[in-house]
Amino acid sequence: MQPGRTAGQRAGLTRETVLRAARELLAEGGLTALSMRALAGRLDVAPNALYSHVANKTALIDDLLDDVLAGVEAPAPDTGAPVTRLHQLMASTYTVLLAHPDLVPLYLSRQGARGPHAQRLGNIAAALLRRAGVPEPAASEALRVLIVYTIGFAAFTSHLPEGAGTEHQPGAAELHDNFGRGLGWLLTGIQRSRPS
Amino acid sequence: MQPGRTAGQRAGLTRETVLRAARELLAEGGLTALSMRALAGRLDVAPNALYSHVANKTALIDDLLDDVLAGVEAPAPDTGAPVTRLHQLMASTYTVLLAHPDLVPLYLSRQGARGPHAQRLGNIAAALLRRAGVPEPAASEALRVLIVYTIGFAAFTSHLPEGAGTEHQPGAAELHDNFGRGLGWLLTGIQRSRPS
DNA sequence: ACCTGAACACCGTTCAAGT
DNA sequence: ACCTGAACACCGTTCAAGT
Repeated sequence: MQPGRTAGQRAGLTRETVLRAARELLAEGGLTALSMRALAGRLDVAPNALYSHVANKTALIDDLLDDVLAGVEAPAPDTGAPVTRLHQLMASTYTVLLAHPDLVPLYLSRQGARGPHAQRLGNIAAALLRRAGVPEPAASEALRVLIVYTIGFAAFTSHLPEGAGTEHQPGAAELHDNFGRGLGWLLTGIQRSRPS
Repeated sequence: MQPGRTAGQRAGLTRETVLRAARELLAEGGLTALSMRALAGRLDVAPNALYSHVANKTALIDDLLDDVLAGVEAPAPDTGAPVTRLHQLMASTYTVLLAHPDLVPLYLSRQGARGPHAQRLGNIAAALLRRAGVPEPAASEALRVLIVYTIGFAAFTSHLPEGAGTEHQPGAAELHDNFGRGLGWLLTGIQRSRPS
């Protein structure tokens, strides 16, 4: 019997409540705070109760990863050049990723980009590359390069050392600028590879 | 008393023997196989004996990370254009990183690039950017972009899904090509940003 | 200085059992 | 179907004690 519940009453866990609690744990204490046992503790259930709603910890995290990408806003269609909109899309992704610093390193190591939201973003970017006149197979390669660069830079930025933002140690603002400049270089190079 | 040693004899651990055993463990079973307890077991000592030679697991891994970078070969000086040599340097780094797939994701999350070998590579790349005519502060930004791109792509490549190399799933060879193409785009963009 | 025994404070996951 | 108790097989690290 757990506090907050009288005898015989079920915990009433849901897949959604589990995921929500996981996000809270992550927001409060980072990745190290997210253990199955801590998660169970927060929900006032035994650790193994979670396995009725989630296959395992890996599957749980995969869901969290894709959920984050839901926050990326696709640029308004038919406004500005395709390359400009590509820049906006990747910059928005970068910003959203940095709002969840602890998760970022996981995107690169896992297959990661296979959830529905990741696919949506991939399709948008692919369409923009086509519109920009980049032919296959360069477009597929460019897509992968843009994704890797964005996630990689976010992962790099996500764990700033203590004395960041002072002296020659760049802070979050400088790194954001740096990201944008590199993204511009990349898009310039991709455009120049077009057949003219 | 441990097997292989008679009573009263010391284990005779060294910082070097510990690091070597760690590398072996890593090569045989990947990152999950590298635990302090497994490491102690392989060296026939109690787990806490390791702490006489290494501050903690994080410090141990930091050493391993920088050691890997010792394998990166600097391009021969005064041969070819600076940009070509930059390409070679980063491509060599990419190859060396992929020889130790399990460690790659750690480079991005940690400060990582603060060991002696990482500094050496950074200095070489910075000199090449200067020679290529890239002024400050663009050169510093370009350096960071190149590093992040290279490590990021290696991290992405390092954990290939099962069915890789078939159908539309790219294998290691395709990804290596993809990395090189993206590196070229990046260097093109960086060069185009020079004042002419 | 270097190593051990024992312990502390944890992990993820499984299995049989209860309702 | 959903949850618990108990257990399995682990972790990294610290502390006091021995040589």
